[in-house]
Amino acid sequence: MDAFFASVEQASKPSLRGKAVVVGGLGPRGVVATASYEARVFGVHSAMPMAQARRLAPNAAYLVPRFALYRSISEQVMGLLRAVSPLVEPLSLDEAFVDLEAGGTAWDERSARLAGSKLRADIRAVTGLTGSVGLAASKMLAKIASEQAKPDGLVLIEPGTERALLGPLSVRTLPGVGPATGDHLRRAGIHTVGELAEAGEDELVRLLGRAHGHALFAMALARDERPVVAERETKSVSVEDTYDVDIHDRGRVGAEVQRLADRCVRRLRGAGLSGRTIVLKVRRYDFSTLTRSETLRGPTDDPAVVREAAARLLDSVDTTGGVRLLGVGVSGLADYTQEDLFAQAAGGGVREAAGEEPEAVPAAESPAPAERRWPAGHDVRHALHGHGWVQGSGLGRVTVRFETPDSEPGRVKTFRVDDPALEPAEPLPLVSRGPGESEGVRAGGGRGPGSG
DNA sequence: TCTGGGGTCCTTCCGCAG
DNA sequence: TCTGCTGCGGAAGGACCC
Repeated sequence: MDAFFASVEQASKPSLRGKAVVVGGLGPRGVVATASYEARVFGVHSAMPMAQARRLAPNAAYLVPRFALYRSISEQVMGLLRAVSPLVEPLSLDEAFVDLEAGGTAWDERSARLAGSKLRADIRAVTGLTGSVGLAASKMLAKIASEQAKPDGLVLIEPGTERALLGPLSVRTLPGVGPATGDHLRRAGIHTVGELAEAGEDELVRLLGRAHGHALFAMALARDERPVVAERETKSVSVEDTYDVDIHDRGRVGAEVQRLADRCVRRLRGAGLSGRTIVLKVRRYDFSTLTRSETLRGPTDDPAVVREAAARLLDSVDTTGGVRLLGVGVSGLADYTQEDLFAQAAGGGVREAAGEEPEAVPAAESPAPAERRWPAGHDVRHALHGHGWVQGSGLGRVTVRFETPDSEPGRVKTFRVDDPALEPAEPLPLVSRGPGESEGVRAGGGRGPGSG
């Protein structure tokens, strides 16, 4: 999908179409998750600090992500992909590999193009959004093709042309070559994929280590035999929070770690999993990051056990100077629990923490409560004016633009944050449907009132 | 005004066991 | 008994991806 989060926001908010839209964390330490193509013109891109984005594009619309909505649209798209082939490997909410052969698509250029075009049309019809398709004989090449196809295009790499196509491209084009590896290679005089191939396998292994060197050499020769894997097992579950202001108080640090442990266990249990290794992550005031881990005798999903392990791990960490991020994770996962490990939870009378505690405001020195209650971009309903979305809030006021996905750009009105006529609302579908939709695609997103 | 959150995989080091 | 080798699990950190 093209600029997925931003495109969803533009589709649901007519007044933002054709405008620069930036989706990401709006706090003082937020970063950009997705920028619309209009915002990219100003140099805004993913992973950029939000403050920098605001400097580059002060007039863009800044919105917080609405993952529940993105997830429901993602499920619709994945459903369309599965209608093409049973072998679909999602990479994220907005990207997936599809093994066309496994779905019975004939192995020729015309058939492949036809399948890709139909998919793009279907995605457009069902979601109202554009997606790009890369067609090739391997995952690596399909990925490169899809990058080249963006936005709103289709690129096919013909068998036999791969090496010629890859040769002049930057090494950074290859998946797995990030800033560090890119620098490393550049210092060795290797800039292009062609030069990577010329360097030879031994040299790459010497430069980058066994696994990476080996894999990169194969990719440089356009060799990639990795199959499309439909089901991937989860290997770890973790939660982390970056605080708007560094935490100095040791007691607060401890309390936050307990909260994170509970949240992590809730996620673990939600997935029907338990795990043996508890990991504590601490990012200090100077951005140095360390992890401490402890492996139990057997897997657990007991909040008390995880809390205690996390607390023990925290004992070994010096937090003077302050921490900006804390995280708790569980790995070494199993889909069963070893009951006797519950004995490890000292102190008895364990409070059942999982499954409750509505995800409250992070306990950090939270900013204006108005912004927490009325996050920018979220849907609202007004008793008199109908459906709209929060354009901004603060100083006891919330500004709402009243429009829906299929309306004209709407009017803006401002209310008191405690106006009883105003309440949060569920997102509306991006594409209005007739009564007989379906085709096996679940709309998903069953959360909150109205879905159950 | 620095730099999110949730993952995966790899490497290195260390201690232990055979 | 001592030493070297090897394999393995655990711990920690780093790179990368979306």
